[in-house]
Amino acid sequence: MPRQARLTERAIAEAALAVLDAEGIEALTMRHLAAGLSTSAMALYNHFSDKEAVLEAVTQLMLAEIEAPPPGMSWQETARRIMRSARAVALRHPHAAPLIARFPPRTPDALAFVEAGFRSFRAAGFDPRSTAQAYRTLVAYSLGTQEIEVTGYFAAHPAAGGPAGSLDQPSAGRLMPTIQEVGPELANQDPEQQFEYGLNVVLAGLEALLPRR
Amino acid sequence: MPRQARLTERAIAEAALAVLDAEGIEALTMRHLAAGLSTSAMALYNHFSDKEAVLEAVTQLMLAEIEAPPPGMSWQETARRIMRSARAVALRHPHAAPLIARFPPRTPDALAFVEAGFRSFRAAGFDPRSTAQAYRTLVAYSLGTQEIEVTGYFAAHPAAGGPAGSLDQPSAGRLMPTIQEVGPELANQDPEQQFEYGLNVVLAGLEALLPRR
DNA sequence: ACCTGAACACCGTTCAAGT
DNA sequence: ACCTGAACACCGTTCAAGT
Repeated sequence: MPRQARLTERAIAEAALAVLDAEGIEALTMRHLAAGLSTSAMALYNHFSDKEAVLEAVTQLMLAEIEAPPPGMSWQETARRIMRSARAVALRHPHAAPLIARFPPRTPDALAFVEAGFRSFRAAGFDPRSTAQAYRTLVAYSLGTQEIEVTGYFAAHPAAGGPAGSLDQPSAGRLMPTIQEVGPELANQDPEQQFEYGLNVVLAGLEALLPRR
Repeated sequence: MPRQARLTERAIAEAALAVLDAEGIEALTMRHLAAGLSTSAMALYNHFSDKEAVLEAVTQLMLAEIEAPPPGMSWQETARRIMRSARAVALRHPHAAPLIARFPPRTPDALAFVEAGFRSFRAAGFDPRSTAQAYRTLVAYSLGTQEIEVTGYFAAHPAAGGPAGSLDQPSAGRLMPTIQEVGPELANQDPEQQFEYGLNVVLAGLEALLPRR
């Protein structure tokens, strides 16, 4: 049989992502990860300074999966594609996705979508400052929407018909009629439709606020 | 001297929040928390099923700090105040703030701002579905902006002049001129101004997309 | 009903030693 | 240069026992 592939940063990070996808974050221990690579936990420390560095590398792999749209499209269409691709990556790696909020893109592959996005904004005539402001707003919406979707935020939201408060408290429904009325709508809507709605909101807001071009 | 205050859910959660504020998330162990309350780690399990439940309770305390605006204001002004108050709470509890993304409001005190927000949208003539859609978009921006501010996302962003990639990779600046150009703007701007910009974007987008009233 | 201390089954990481 | 196994200093939680 062929020799075991060499232990590299990339191979370790890929194995870590596989563990996350298959077994979740609590299963990602240095010992378990090493066992999957047929090595010892301590061997990993020759390639990463600590577990945090492994998680950072996993994040770079995920960010590299975000597709950078080709040049030539409008800034709106470019932003739309990047945001949808980022959502698709998060849904493909639900257990690993929360890491994306902790580690920004660093490697060239992980930065590709950023460069493509910036380029389309600059080509549309926005100055660097406006481009940075728009980017930050889009990142905020993307990270927040990931949290909501991946953790099932509104599925567990009491306003969405989630678990009631403790018994010694008055019924929230009695005190909060508007939550009773609006709550079910939070959980009943299609997640993709909700994502698209918020994306339309952000893009419409940017169109209204970005300096005329 | 007076007898030690009784061990209650609230007292434990308040002590946990104090530990988080003073020493950070990694210092919040069941043993350390118990020691601060002059009791044993196992005593905490008479009040909470596990550590996760303690963290959930801490989150309810923080959410209860978000101010619910009085009735009578426009939906825009109501949303603006809630969003600013949520940001202030997160900045007051930077180590605990990431918990807000994991546990939705559940207790009546924690739900007060939600009821106030829903009420202002309904009073402005939006139906329950539109109200839910707007709320989800605002929550996404709020959670995302918290992540960005509390973790210093853009301070560490290579596009903002953060640490370079590994040495065996080509210089990102060579390959990504637009990141070189726009990046510094990400780190150099005032966080509050950036937050307000994104908030204006979301509110302008909602105004453009919400059904006529 | 509430609390205790010992113990269990883990962690991430250090260290001394190997090749 | 890379890897190993034992050990250290912790964790969250179970358990048997107390009041």
